[in-house]
This record gives sequence, structure tokens and C-alpha cells, in this order.
Amino acid sequence: MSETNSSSALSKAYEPAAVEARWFLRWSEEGCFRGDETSAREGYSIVIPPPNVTGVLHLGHVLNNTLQDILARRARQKGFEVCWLPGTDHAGIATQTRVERELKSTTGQSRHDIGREAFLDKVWEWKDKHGGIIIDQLKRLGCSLDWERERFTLDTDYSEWVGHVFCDLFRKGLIHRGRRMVNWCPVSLTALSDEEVIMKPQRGKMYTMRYERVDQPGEFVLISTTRPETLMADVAVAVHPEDPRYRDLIGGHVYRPFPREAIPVIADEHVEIEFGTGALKVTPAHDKADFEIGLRHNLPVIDVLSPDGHINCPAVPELHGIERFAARKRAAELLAEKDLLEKEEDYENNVGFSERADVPVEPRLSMQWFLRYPSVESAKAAVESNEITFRPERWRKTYAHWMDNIQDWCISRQLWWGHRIPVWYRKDQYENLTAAESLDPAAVAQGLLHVATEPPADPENWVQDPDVLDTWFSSWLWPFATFSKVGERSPALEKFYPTADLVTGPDILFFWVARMIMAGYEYEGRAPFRHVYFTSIIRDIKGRKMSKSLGNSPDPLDLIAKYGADGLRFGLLRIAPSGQDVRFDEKQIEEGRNFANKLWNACRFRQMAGENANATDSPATPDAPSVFETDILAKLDTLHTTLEAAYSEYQFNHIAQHLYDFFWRDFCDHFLEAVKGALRDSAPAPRRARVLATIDTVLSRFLPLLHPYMPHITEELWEKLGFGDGTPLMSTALPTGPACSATRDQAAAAAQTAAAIYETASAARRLKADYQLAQNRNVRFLLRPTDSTTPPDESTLTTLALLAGAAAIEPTTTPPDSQAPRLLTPLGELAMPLEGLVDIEAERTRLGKELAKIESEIKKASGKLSSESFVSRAPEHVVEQERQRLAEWQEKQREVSAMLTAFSG
RNA sequence: GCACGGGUAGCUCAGUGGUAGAGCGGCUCGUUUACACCGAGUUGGUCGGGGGUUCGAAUCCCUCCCUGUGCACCA
Repeated sequence: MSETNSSSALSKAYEPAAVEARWFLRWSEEGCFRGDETSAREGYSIVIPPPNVTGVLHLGHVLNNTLQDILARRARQKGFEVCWLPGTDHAGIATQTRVERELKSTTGQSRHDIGREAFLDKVWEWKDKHGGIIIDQLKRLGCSLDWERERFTLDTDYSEWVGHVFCDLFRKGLIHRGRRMVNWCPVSLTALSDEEVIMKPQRGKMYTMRYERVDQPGEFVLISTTRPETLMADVAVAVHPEDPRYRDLIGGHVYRPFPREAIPVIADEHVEIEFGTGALKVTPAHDKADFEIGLRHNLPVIDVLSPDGHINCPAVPELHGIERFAARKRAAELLAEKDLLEKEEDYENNVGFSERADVPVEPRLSMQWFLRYPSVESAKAAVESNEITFRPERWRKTYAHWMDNIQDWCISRQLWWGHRIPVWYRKDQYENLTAAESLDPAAVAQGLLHVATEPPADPENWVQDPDVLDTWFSSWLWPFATFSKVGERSPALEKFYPTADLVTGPDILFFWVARMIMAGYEYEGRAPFRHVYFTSIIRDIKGRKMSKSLGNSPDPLDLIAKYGADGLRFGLLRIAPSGQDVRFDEKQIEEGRNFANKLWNACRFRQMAGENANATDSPATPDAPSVFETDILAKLDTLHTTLEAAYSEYQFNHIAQHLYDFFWRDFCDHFLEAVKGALRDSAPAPRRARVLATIDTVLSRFLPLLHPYMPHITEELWEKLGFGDGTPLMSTALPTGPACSATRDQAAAAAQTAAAIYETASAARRLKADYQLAQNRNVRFLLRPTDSTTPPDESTLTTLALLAGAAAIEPTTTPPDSQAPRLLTPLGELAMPLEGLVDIEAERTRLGKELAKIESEIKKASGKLSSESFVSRAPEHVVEQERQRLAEWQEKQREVSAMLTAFSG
């Protein structure tokens, strides 16, 4: 311990707030976060999954970013040049909606009232004011991000990448514009990609309607639908060509109820004979499957819904202008009034909802931009061949399935906030170009179209496409567009691409991960990362997803205030199984805090023992280490290798558990208690010095191991105990080489001896507790070695007495008198002589129970061994093990029986 | 419907063929100078049900039930 710090004594309990703030500042000032692309060390990088600028920190972020921080800190300790890159994405719909709402509530204006330019100014204003919130919150968690490299998807350099990629893919013929059925969000007023639609089961009604036959008035065809409000857009009725019920109908006509009009009956294989009535109303404008039928049969398309989900059908004034769900009821009423409603039944079906606005989407025919994905084969092969590994592995299958069935990506959004599509139409040809069913790429050569990152030189003659690109069309470039400009092989890119690990949620496997892999191959020729770790989904204690509306989502900043960032990190990590859902319980975070406090106090205990002058002067102390010291040092070495293996398997919860068990049980409960005697002033100086040195070895090696999980407290203690000579723990390499100098056999023997002592002490405490003597320090015990145990030495007896809280443990060779309660321990028969207090009956019961347990084990073992098939078929070492076990139990049986006999007299 | 997870103590979870575990909770003691955010002791499980393979199954196979996730979706 250095003198400079020994004066600043540790407080009685760990107080995280000040420590955390201080260390974040210190790390920042010392440049610990910076990834240096010119360094000679091997690069290790992670790009953060960019949170939305509108976002605020929730527990999912805490888990995700703590994992990344652990990986980054561990990589630094292992000597890598680490860059963990922060940033945010512009979140088109979410951000625009938010600012629109604010505009409406403050000025009553819509974005159209103030115009595109002015509105975008407002969004930027909002972004500058609120966009940094989540990034600042990550600092509170202690995230060791390379803050100077923070990126935003609408940064100038980044936007250039987005434009460049669009133009490049257009040139390659992968991007096209056309009129197609898309998912339309009537609230956000934009098209969505298939991935942004979430199917949800909905309770609704199945209406069965009657469509009158034209050729046979008074005769009706029954048709089932869940959406009567779209019947005005019916252009046909379809039946299956093989359906005998309707064979004579095919080629004929029926009347659409309103507006009343004859529509043809057609035959199409798509219709399921078994489903409903077997007759399907065909509404090409409002159903994807119907649209396909329409194409096959050359049917017209009638659109009766406005973009915002209201009926647009002046021919039916009762419904015109009515909201779609109100119109559904009204349409059913109208049918009933006309006696065309056969029945109405409860019905459950799946309805697609808009991910952001959480309202049912409308299938809608509209002009959009689509991308046929590039580098699909490379991206597929990368995961198949494990060039990119997924953890848990099972997500590989989900990925492969999606890649095999990959559909074109609708990349245009009818929004203003985002990357505007870099396409300009010749002004005098705008109407023609945009009205066409699809855009002919030849228009570029003809000078009618300008597709480039730079606007045309004569902007007055051109009109730019009004749409912006899907936000994910920018995020998929994140692993390289953050490190370089278009066309530049920057040193940072050379150093940090490909990134090493990606940590994200499986919910954005398609949105982001798969697309990044494709973009990585297409633009860098290589995978963007080597390992993908999919995090758990955090649920509440009842298993429900966390959501704002349920109010079951605790604010991480409150948790940090209550338990400290380290407590939150550790508590959460310890219960987060790999890829399984986590049931969040604040109790677990409390345990994280308790662990921090335990660590703090163990170090405080060390600090109170004072400086180890002796050890500093002559590190090689003459005294041989006790079994306790050999044992704890060997366990420390085991911890080191166990963690190494667990890190390579990304078993974060196991790592936390091992750190916890080692420190709390092995080090505090066992080791420190066993050596407390050596720290008394009365203890021999060399022994005291050696024990202190051992404690220092353990702490100085344990703090680095724990550091990635609990960065602040370990850093603070590292400094307070004077381990670092002023260098932050964060920048200190992990110690190498074993802490324990004993051979493997010596270590194993020490472990066994130490365990026997701990167990014997526990037996002594149990005897005391049974006689309400737990607090009595004057009890004396007798320890009689049995046939298989060797007599304990003096120092073992002293330590046993210390651990048991006894006046003494006295060795004996003769069985104790019949009145003494006793237990069989690994060190022999342990008796607690009492004067007239013994409950003979209780002792008989206790020993009887133990004997019963022993006998059942004997029965089990001898049963196995007497089975011919076991002895002949089980492996020799298993049989041998069983024999030994039987012998051990039999010896115990002899001992305990004898002990029981003592009470029978 | 197809595919993939999970079901182990009251709770949260470890445990992938060889003696069922941890923490929390419950109960009983206790402030002996690191820690009551603590210590000691104790309680608690036919490992979802059934069948099979095996000398031996929480672990492997089949089947059913419950639960979660991804994909598809019939109007």
C-alpha cells in the first residue's frame, strides 16, 4: 500500500454516486476512452446499435450497453486497441411525429402549414436540444465509448454514404420505382417495409353477406368478409374452379350491394373451397391477395380509402368521409337495412399493425421505391459457414429462413425527416414520369432523370423526389460509414473494420443485422463483424414485456441513484441468461449493490489492517503459506481460467456468478475468517506479513477481473489500496501467470484440508446453535480422529476454534462421555461436552436421522454394486468410485452407530 | 400451420449421462471492532405429465400439456 492513499480511509458503506462521477471524469481526462487508429496494438472495435435520437434509456439499453462495455473493457485489459463507437440514428417516423405533435400543440400548425424547409429547421432544433439525452445517460452507466467519435445518421459525411449507396444500387439496377401493394400506415401517412408490420390476433366479426345473382333475381350468393367497409371497391366475386356449388355461376354476374353494380364471377385457384362460403369478394385496391387476383383476371382497381383511413366513396354518401372502423359498423348496418346481411359472427383473425403508430396498416397500392438486396449469397454463406457466429446459435436458422425468402425492401417513406431520395425529375416531364406504372432506368440516359449525390447543375429545371429513405437504409451502413468518408480508406477504417462483436436484440435481426451483413459485403467486401451476441428481452416479474403504457418499466436512472451504476450492471448481468428472456426483479439489483458493498468492506478490512511494511521490505517471507493461503490462491488462478473460458463463450451470467461466488464465499466467508487470527497484533509478525501479502495478491488480481462488470468501484479501490501507482485500473493490463506457486497436487491437498476445516467448523456451529449457544464463546469441543482421519495439528485446532467461535477444540483419543452431543465431521468425531443440559431424546433423533440418511446412501450404492449388469457394463472408474463411496458411507455408518449407542445407555 | 426456445425449491435462475445446486424469500438466533447492503443455523424439489433408450436419465429419443419467439396466414 502506498502512503499517499492510506490516509483516505474508506467509509463504512460504499457510496457510489460521488465515486462514479469522479471516475467518469478521470477516465475522460486521461483519454482512456479513445481508440487510437495509429497504435501498434491490434484493433478491437464495436459499434453501438445506434439508439433513436428520441429515445431515453431503458433497461434493454442498460443490458445491451453493459455487455458491450464489458467486452470493450476486457479487450483493453488484454492489450487491444479498443474503439467502441457511439452514435444515434435519426428515427424518421418517431422523430417527425414527435416534432409534429409539439408543433400542433404549441402553434396549432401542421407541418404542411409551415412547409418542408421550416419544418426541418424545427426538427433539427429539437434534435440539438433533446437528441443527446440517451448518449448522456450512457455515460452515467460508465460506458467506455469513444466519445469523440460520436456519429449521427444525418451527419454530412454519413449522409453522403447514404446517397452514394442509393445511386450505386440504382446504377446496378437493384433499385427501382413502381406502383405496388405496400403496407400503408394511415396515421404516419407513409409506406412501411414488411418488417415494420406486426401481426396481432384481433377479435372481430365475420360478416356473411348476400350478393344477388344478375341472371336469377331473388337468388343470392353468400360471401363472408371481415371488412364490409371495402365492398364498394369489389370488382368481382371469385370461386374455386373445382367447386361444384358454384360451377354454373362462373362467367355470370352478381350485384355488388352498394353502389349497386353488376360484377363478374370469376374462377381462381386462390380461393379455398373449405373456407367460409367458398365465395370471395375481390377487392384489388385493399387486399394483397385480391390485387394478385385482379392482375390475373385483368380487373379494374377501385380505391375507396383515403390515405388517412377514411372512406372515399361519394357514390355511397352514408359512408363517405367516415373513419374506416366506424364505416365497418355502418356498412354492416346498411347491409342489414337492405336485408343483405345473412349473419354476423364473432371471429378472431390476425391483423397487421404499424410498429411505430400501433394501428392496423392498410394494404395500399402506391408508387414506391424498392430495393432488391445486394450480396445476398455472401451474406447467407457468411453465417452458414460461421465466418460470422451467432449466439445463441439458434438465430442462424431464423436468419437463413429470412434470407431464403427474402423480399424486395420498400425503402421510400412519405416523410420529410430523413435522407431525401437523390433523384431529380425533369420538371416538364414530372407528371409523365411519376404517373407511369414504373420508372424506366433508361430515362437517365435520355436526360429525363438525374440520379446522383449532387443536385443537377440547373436545379430550376428539375424537381426532386419528395420522399425520404427508410431510416434502416442508413443504419445498415453503420459499421463502416462511421469510420470513413465515401471512397476513403481512412486509418480508422483500416484499424477498426471489420468490427469484432455486435451486441443487439434478436428483434432487429432482419431490420438491421442481416442488412448490415449485406451492406458490409457489398461495400467493404467483408463481413462487418465476426460475432453477433443476441441479448435477452427484459420482462417484468410477471413475464410481461416492459412498456410505457403498462408502467412496468423502471427508469434506469432511478435504479442507478438507488443502487449505483455498478450495482445495476452487476445485478442485471447476473440474471441475464444468454438469449433467454429475463424476468426483471429489483431485488436482483439490490443484490448487485450488496455485492459492491461486500467488496468495499473487505477492502476496508484490509485497509484497517495497516501497511505491510514487512512484506514491502522483504517480499520473500520465510514462513510457508498456510493451507488457507495456498487454497485461496489456487482458487484465484482457477477463477482466472474459468473466466477466460466463459468469456470466449460469451457466458456473461456465468462470469458474474463465478466472480460473486469466489469473492463472497471463498474469499470472505472462508479465507478471511480463517486468517483473522493471523492479523491480530499478537500474531507473529512474519505470519501476519505473509497473510497481508496474500490478501493483497488476491485483491490486486480480483479487482481487474471484476473491473469490466463493476468499473467504478474497482477503480476506486484500486487507487485507495494503492495498487496502480496512479495508473487507472481501466488502462492496466490483466495480470498474467499464476498467483499460486504450489504444485497442482499441493493445491488439491490444501483445498481438501481447508474444506475439511470449514466443514468441521460448520458442524461445531451447528451443535452450538442447536443448544442455543451460538453466541457463547466459552464452549469447548472435543475432537477425536476416526480410523481414516489423521490427528489435526495445533494451528488447525486454533483456526477451528476461531471459526467455530469456541474457547478451544481439544484433541482426544477416547470417545467422549455419553452425555455429549456430537457430529461426525471430516476431521473425526466432534463432541460438545455439556453439563446436564443435554436433550438425550433430541440427540437420538438427530443421530437417528443422520444414520437413516447414511443407510439410504449405502442401500443405493450397494444396490448398484450388487447388480451384475452395473458392474460389468459401467466403466471401471465409475464402478470404482461407487465402491469407494460405499466404503466411506459404511465407515460413517460405523461411527454414527457407535455415537448413537452412547446415548442408548 | 411451419420452425425454434423454455418448463428444476415459494421467487429468479445454474446444472447436457454417474451423490439435485446458488442467491433471494421463510423460520430461529445474533450487533464478538470489514460489512445488518452483515454473520450463523435452518426450512424447502415425485427436475411439467406419460412412454422409451441405458447398468444408470433433470440431462438422450418419442409423445402430450403449458409458455415464449420468429415466419406464414383463409377473405
